[in-house]
Amino acid sequence: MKNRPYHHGDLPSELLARAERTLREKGSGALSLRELARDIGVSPAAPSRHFKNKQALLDALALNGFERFDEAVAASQEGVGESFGERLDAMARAYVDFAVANAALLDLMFSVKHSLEASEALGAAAHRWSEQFLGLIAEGQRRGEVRKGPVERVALPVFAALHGYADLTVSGMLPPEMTAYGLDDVVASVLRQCGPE
Amino acid sequence: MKNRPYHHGDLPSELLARAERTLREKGSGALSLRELARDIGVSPAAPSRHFKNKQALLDALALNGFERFDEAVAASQEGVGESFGERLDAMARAYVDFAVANAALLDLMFSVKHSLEASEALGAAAHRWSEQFLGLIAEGQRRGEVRKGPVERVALPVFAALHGYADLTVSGMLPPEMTAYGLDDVVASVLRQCGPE
DNA sequence: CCACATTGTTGGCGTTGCATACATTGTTAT
DNA sequence: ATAACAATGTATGCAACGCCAACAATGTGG
Repeated sequence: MKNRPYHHGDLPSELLARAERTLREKGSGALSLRELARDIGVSPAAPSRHFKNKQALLDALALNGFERFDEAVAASQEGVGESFGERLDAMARAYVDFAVANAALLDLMFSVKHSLEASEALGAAAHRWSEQFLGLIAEGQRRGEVRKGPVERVALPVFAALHGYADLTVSGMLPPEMTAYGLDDVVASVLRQCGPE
Repeated sequence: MKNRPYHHGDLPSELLARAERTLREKGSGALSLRELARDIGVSPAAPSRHFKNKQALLDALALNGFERFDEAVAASQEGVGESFGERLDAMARAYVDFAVANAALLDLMFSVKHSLEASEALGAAAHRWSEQFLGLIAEGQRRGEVRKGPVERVALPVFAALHGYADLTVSGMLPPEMTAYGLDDVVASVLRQCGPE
């Protein structure tokens, strides 16, 4: 047990919290362990007790991101209609909302450079989220609203479209006027692509 | 027109070339101006004559990436059949091939942090590429193989799917066995979604 | 109360990005 | 030619960074 703090209160949590704030405000490149320590009011080397190096902190941030992403997606499915269309739309919207609200974090989550051990944990977190997604598709199939076939193979193009749209939005590659109807168009296309027959 | 070099031979080009090599080999985080200068054999401050800071070099790298991406996509359309399906498939394959062959570079190209002026140049480069893409869709419409509608709105979901699949592949979020049929499935889905019905 | 592990501090090392001042080389006008 | 000038590369220094090792303080369990 004992996750009670020793000296500071709860350095690891506060490190993550502050790190995410500066991530949001100034981008992932501007993240400095020393500055973090300074802001919190501990010595420059203190963070290293909890994150053995900078990459480890970034990994933890990404992992945390996946978990919150997971929750946001799950939450989007509550209190929404049962049709595949409605559920997909809600999930897509949650996806993109999370993406724009956490642009730099998403960059981090889907970036290439993660340590090997971290990659496993991240893979697991990503897997948990993909389970939700596959569940949605599978249920659509059960209801006859989604065409038949191996669920992962039906899901992949849908996943790609959502992720791609979110990524394009975040990286600012979309003309602003498109954000008005872009997601609607993507969801509509996905529905057309998924439909049975 | 004097693009002949002064002292070194052609520092800017060699900087870009070496930078891209280490980008490919060790990731964008491991890129150091000083190390670059050291490798090339010039003084630590020499690069600053051509790229006022590190970000400027990264921007140039991204811009260069878009140009080569542009070429690769254009090349993919030569000597391929005229049907929309074939052309789309060729373009998708060029997209993904470029992505996996230049993972870190793609990360850079679509990353969030670009200086404002660079963003304009990058936007222009991305625009040139999107023109090709829109052309493909428009031709598909002309041939009656793609459903009608404003070309950008028809294109966006297609673009999103391709980009998303490429990004997922690059960031290693796809189970390896999926890479075998993943792209085929995505292209097939896109075709289904685009069809005139 | 005493080992002992956990957490935080201090100080230092090598590296980095960047700015400034200076030296060298090419260009161009006279 | 040669003198002004711009373009390019060098030398040096600074503050900040990540990381490491040695040490101090604090809590935990026998």
